[in-house]
Amino acid sequence: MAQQTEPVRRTPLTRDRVLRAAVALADETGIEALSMRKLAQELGVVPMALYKHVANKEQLLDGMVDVVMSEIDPPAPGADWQGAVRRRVLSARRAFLGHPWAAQVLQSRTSPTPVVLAYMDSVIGMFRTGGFSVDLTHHVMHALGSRMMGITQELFDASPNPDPRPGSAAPQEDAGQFPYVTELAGAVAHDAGSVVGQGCDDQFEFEFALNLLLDGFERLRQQGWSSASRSRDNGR
Amino acid sequence: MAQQTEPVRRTPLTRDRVLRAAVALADETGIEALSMRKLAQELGVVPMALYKHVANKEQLLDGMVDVVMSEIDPPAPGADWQGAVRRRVLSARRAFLGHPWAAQVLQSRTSPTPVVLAYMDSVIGMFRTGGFSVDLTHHVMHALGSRMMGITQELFDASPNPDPRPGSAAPQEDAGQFPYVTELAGAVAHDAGSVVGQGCDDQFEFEFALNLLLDGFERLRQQGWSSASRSRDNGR
DNA sequence: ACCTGAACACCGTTCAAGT
DNA sequence: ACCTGAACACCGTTCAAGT
Repeated sequence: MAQQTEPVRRTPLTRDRVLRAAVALADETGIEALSMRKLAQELGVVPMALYKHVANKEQLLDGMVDVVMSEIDPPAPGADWQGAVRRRVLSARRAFLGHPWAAQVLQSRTSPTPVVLAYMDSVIGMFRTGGFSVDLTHHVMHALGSRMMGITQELFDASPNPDPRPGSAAPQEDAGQFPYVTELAGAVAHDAGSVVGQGCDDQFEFEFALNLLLDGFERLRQQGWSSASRSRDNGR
Repeated sequence: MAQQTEPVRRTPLTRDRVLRAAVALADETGIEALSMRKLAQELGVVPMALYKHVANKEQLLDGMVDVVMSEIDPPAPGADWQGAVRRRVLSARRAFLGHPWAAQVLQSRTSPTPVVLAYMDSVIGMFRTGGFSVDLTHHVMHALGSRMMGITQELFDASPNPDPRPGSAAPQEDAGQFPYVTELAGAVAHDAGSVVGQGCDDQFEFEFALNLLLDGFERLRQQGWSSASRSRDNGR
């Protein structure tokens, strides 16, 4: 008799709704807790229903990255190439920082989606119209690597394992074993001022490295560097 | 009657044997195919037996990274700081390139093992004895990031999806949509000479970026850069 | 033709029952 | 006390059976 045993789902499932729900779920519970089954449950749907909108989990992850990419500001016209690239990269960074899982997921993709390609195209275009040769642009894009997307794989922390539990193993043993690490960690913790524990300003570190690279690029451009001069070791 | 239903396993299971088997298995079958169960089977042992030597899979992965790290050459004495750092980083790179899974696994670790800390300590030491302040050394280590370990997250490829299947979708559609990407990809493929497909020299790209950074570091050191001069934007 | 419950072939890890 | 088979609580995805 009851045609519908469940309340009617008025908003039908679409690829877009699936992707947005996945992003929200990953934001809330972390990427490792995101499964096709949990996502389906969140949407009030049987797991198999998702497969009509995404071919498999890999495609789901691709789509989730695209959602994050859509939050990047469009490129602003004018300005020198350095300013343009820096602004675009920092805007991408803002988008990715809003979704802690996104950097890791992007790095796990095996090939870029059209949305990612479009972003890369715009960055490459900034170098080309800024006077970089195709050759130099190629190497410069490699040198930027994932920093082009505003992200860096932070490799733990410069300050190793800031385990907040007191009395955890060997604080002075480490001091003897790894004197330079200890010196650095100490200085960073001190530098942070009031609250110890956090330590260092990721945004500053990112911009420091970005500026260093962009300045290096400009120097090579001015020199008319080309890879034919490989033996000259970057002109050094 | 038969006390032993299986042939006697003369070499008893040790942490070391577990780790070496795991490295070998990952080398052969890829990291995604490495499971506790498959590893146990490879060792002719019940899965649970592994848990006496590693607490869980995370610890197994930590140990596997340490095995790779053990293949890095010890630091050679003498030489300027740039030569010392470059040689050490390139040696680490050689070790990691020998195990295609290793970079990804290292990046997935949440805190460094003592072996990794020791490596970092030696690199930090090279900057410090080379005349870098604690402050500058800190930022410089961040700027190096995973490149300190000789690895870079390559973010797909500069040349997008070199799908070797002919007739795959839209070669000229892309050319219109992403003109700069297309230009770059074309130049790279051409540059590679005889065989199209591979495209570009990862080792050259790595050294290009490394040298660019090391030169930037040296310039800042000479200037006596300190983070107190944050507003000066890396002295630009 | 569409939809989906059950099943398949896995996981990492726990735990109680065996020796 | 040690060891381990079976079980638990998951996965992503296939597929045949239902409507």
